[in-house]
Amino acid sequence: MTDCSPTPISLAKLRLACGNCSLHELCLPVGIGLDDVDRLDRIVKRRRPSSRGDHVFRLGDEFRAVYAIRAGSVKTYTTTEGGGEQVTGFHLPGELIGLDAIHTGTHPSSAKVLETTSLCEIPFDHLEELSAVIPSLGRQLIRIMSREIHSDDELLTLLGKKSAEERLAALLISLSNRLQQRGFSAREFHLSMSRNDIGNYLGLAVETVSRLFTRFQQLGLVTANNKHIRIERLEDLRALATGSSSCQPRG
Amino acid sequence: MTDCSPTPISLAKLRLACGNCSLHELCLPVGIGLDDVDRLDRIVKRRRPSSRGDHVFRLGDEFRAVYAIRAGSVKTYTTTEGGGEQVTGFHLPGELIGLDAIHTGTHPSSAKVLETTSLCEIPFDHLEELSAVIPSLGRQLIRIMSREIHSDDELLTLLGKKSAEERLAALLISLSNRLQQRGFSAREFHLSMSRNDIGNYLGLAVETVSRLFTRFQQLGLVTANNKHIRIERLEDLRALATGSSSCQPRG
DNA sequence: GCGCAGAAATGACGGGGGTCAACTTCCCCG
DNA sequence: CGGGGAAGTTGACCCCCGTCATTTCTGCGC
Repeated sequence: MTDCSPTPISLAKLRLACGNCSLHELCLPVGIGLDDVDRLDRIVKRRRPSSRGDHVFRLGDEFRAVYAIRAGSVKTYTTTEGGGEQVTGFHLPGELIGLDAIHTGTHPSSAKVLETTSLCEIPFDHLEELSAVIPSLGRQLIRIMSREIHSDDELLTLLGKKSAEERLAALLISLSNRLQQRGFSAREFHLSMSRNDIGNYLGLAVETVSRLFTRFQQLGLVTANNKHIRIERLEDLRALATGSSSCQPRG
Repeated sequence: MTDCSPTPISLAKLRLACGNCSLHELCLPVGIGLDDVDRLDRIVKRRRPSSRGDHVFRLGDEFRAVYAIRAGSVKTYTTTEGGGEQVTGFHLPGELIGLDAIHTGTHPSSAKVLETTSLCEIPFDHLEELSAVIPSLGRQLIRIMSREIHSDDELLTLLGKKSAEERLAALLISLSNRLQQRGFSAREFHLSMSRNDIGNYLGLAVETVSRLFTRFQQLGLVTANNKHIRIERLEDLRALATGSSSCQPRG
């Protein structure tokens, strides 16, 4: 019999569990004591890894929980009447999905796993109860949702105003930034989504995405081997993404 | 601050005050007692009406409060490096603006009044304190933000996939729906925003918007006299907006 | 009522990117 | 290892919508 049996959860284990996933944002920041972390940790269900193509939830599913991505990646999308898909986001480790379902109690979008992915399921009723006890938890959730709204607004600008070149550059820069924040390389990474998904997300035809990758490569901006991306000139690519490139309209 | 009402607030007045604005969503639904309504009402500052062109807040302003629209309309927009504007939304009575600022503490967008407009200012620190005391208030705020995320995702589909025709139709239908929910006519209303704003919002050139209004009128879908809009064939317009019109691509 | 400025409408034109089609590469599974 | 289907690439064509230019309309101050 080991001497640690009376303690259900060790602190070291907690830190490990919360270090890299969305709990990093939900619980670790300011104002949450160790007891509270423990309480939060108890409501979180860790799932066994999902594999490519699995659904986390589907459009129309009853809303029960939000999901935090621990490792891997997920795409969210809606289905239009005609049966067409619109990809609304690519989600990396440390992000929460399912937030758009809170309002109606039914998921208005689907989420599909792009590669082998570990998820934490956070039952929403428990989260609400716990937020009532730990106000800073609710505040943190509100902050996360606020950021979501803001990033959606940025995406609107992307789709409303930017050229095809700028859109793809912006996506690559966004992925690069987010991966770097999570401790991965900013210049070299794996695109887990298909060209089809990319085009769909950016409002472009697949063929256009293909041509753009070719052009970017000819310009020496990136090296793209299939799904492996290496950004060669990050600042130039960033300039392209923000529209402040040399070939700007009307000088 | 111009609040000159030292008198305790009567319930009748409260109902009047909250009946038509966002408080309608923030406080009236389930689970908030009269005492709580009273407490909420005390932190809300009612402003004197703003007139066309006034700013509610500007990009870069410190975040202090969210704002509920009581009457009138507001556009929100961001400014890009090049000095260009991107309109991110048109907001009607009963909606909250400023939610995207919670995350960073600084407004990432500006809000400009489109016509004479009454606003309620809700200081956010007070709202957070009150949410800790009235859990259902915080829950309601989370629900409102969830809806915001969802509606942004719908707009993404609009900008990513729809033709110019479909976009304008979708805007008109959206306005019609929202106005109807608020007790106004669904078929006849006043467009408080300029053609420029509409085009900007929808990712179209002004000229295209103009041509579309002309075409819609020729098709007998709407009657547009300047800013006065009358929807003649609402269902057909709705069909156009959802992409399920007769002239669908590839049958 | 006059005149001016900004908004809106209309026309002409060209290009960015969608569409279709053919080909190649990748990848899964027996 | 090899076959087959999906994913990705490339080329040809052309249409929608952006751009530019001009005209008309609207609102507002004097």
